[in-house]
Amino acid sequence: MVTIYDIAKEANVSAMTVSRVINNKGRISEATRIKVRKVMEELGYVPNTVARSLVLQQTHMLSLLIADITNPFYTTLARGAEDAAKRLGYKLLFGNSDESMAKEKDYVDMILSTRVDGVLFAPTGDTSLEHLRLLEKRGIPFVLLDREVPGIKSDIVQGDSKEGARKLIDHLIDLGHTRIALINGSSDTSTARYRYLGYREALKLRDLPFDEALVQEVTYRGLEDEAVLSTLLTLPNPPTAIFAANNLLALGIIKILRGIGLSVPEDISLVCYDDLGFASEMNPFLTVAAQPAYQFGSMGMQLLVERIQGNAGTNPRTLIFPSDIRVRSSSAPPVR
Amino acid sequence: MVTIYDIAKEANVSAMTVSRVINNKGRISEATRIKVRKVMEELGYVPNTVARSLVLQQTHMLSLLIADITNPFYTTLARGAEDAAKRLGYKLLFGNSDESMAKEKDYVDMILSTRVDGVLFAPTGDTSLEHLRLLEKRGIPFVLLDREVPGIKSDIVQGDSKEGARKLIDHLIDLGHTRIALINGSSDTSTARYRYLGYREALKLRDLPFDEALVQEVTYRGLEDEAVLSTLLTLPNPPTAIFAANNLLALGIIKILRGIGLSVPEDISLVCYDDLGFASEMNPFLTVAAQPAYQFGSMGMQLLVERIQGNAGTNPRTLIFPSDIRVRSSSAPPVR
DNA sequence: CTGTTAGCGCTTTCAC
DNA sequence: GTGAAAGCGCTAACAG
Repeated sequence: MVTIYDIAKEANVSAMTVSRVINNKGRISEATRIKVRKVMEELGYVPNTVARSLVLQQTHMLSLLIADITNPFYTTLARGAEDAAKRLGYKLLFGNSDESMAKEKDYVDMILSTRVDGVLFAPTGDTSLEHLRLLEKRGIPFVLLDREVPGIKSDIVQGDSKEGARKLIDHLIDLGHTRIALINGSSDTSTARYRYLGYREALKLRDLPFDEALVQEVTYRGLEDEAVLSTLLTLPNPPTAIFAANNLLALGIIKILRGIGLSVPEDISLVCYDDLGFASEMNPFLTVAAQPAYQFGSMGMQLLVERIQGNAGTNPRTLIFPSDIRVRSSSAPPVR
Repeated sequence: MVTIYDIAKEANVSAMTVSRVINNKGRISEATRIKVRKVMEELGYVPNTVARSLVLQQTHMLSLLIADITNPFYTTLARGAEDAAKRLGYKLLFGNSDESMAKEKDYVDMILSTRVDGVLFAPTGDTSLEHLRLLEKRGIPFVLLDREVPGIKSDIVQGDSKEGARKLIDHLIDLGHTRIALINGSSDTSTARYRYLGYREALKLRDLPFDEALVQEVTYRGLEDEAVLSTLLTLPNPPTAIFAANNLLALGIIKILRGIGLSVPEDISLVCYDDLGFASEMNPFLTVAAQPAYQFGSMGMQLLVERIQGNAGTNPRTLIFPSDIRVRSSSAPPVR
């Protein structure tokens, strides 16, 4: 492996001069600059980022921790983050917590020892608090994505889940539904809490009663347990519509309903939070509250880099994106 | 930041002893081991991977370069790679070439200077050759994913595209189709060539004529230009079925057909290579040749790590996965 | 404009 | 069992 010393010797200059040429720092005569460049070329020199990181105490590497790499919301977000990172000159280390605190912890340990310059962090939930505290203790800047974590004050990019949920429910009420079930993510996540609040507010504003029996809490990873649904459907007064708190939940619900011979929207309406990426383009079916996932990633990255480079001021910044209600064919008037 | 010297001083030992405790190397008395561990704990020591990488000349970091992070084939592959990397104790640096040679080059430069230990490389096409040569020159091990590159002998994980295509076309012929169009990826990619060969072979084996006018070459990124389709559909003897060489192409075709008022499979049948991830689960619609994308990633990672650790022998290894034909509702008998 | 020195945090080698 | 010295490749600080 060729080092700056090899090229220094070959060009009859000191290593320092070579370093200066590489980094365009300080004054160098045009002659030596050219000579050094030529030798670098000839020897096929590639700077050793590791050595540079060690002395500079910064790696120019950032971490992106997402909760599920197969969920189109997160992959779109990841693409936004990746594009922005590249544009800003940073490399991206990738992590996938799978909505699991244990994996998230592993990943945080990795972040700590890898000495990344900052982290784009989509937390698993409120209990991510201790992981974030570790980052704080080490002085590693981070930006929260999608979910807020009580106790943490940091830059954050999130969606307006309460308002999005309210509008989605409002749409169902407009269609004539009065019995609307909510299948929610874990209440350990801020988004689940906001979506719940939006749900309740929508009912209240339209003078509809709230029925606790219509609310089920599961996890965002999806729905495997059909008991959750059958409990709902065997109620004396069953729901005519379901609000799934995210796309994966909606997917699970559709599969279970299909399994028991019910179809959407003929038998029951279904709406959910988050769009399905290109699945929606192929077959525009599900009525959703879509979030600008790409912007979550790219804006988050921008906030993070500003913070790292000291251009972010002292106060945490909050970016809240509205959700876009896309009415498609999975929601229809109730059937008796 | 606390270093091994800090903990050495605190524990009244040398830095070397601390290092040995950390790495469980050499003989250490149980007493000092415990003492050192305790101090490490108290001071919240985290090893500095950068320094370690510099002296060890290896980063324990691997690169994964994929062609499109929003394509479910690649995201599933990425998940497989990520899971395997984690299991094997490696970190994953992420890159997205977007099927663009320029971006791929940027990424290769990044790989070179970052000193990753190896690369999982899904090449853009045959012209990736020069990028791979750069890796070879630097002695960076890599495993090719999905596409082979003429001139490169390396470990590779790929699908049996020829056979998959043949079976897909065979299925259409079974349904009664005789005029089948192929909308293919760039012939700069090995998969496009194999799919073309499979297409031709299927026709030949069933004694159907080959018509060059039915074959169109575009790119795997998708289909925006509807001229490609209208050319096909205004033929004197238009196709009754289309074989799209990947999922994104199929998506584009569906959208364009919808735009001109044609539906699948009522007006025309459609099959494609690669499944759609969870879109297929939600709405099992497209007949596909599905590849085990997760295994592409996880097996590729395994081959790579074996190669890095010198457990791979000298000969390049080739893994070829069969494709799984999943017949769904997008293919039906032709209509007159 | 260019060079020398020291050091980033760690591990390898060789002593003791 | 443990430690001292040297060095991985680079750059900041200072000197000239």
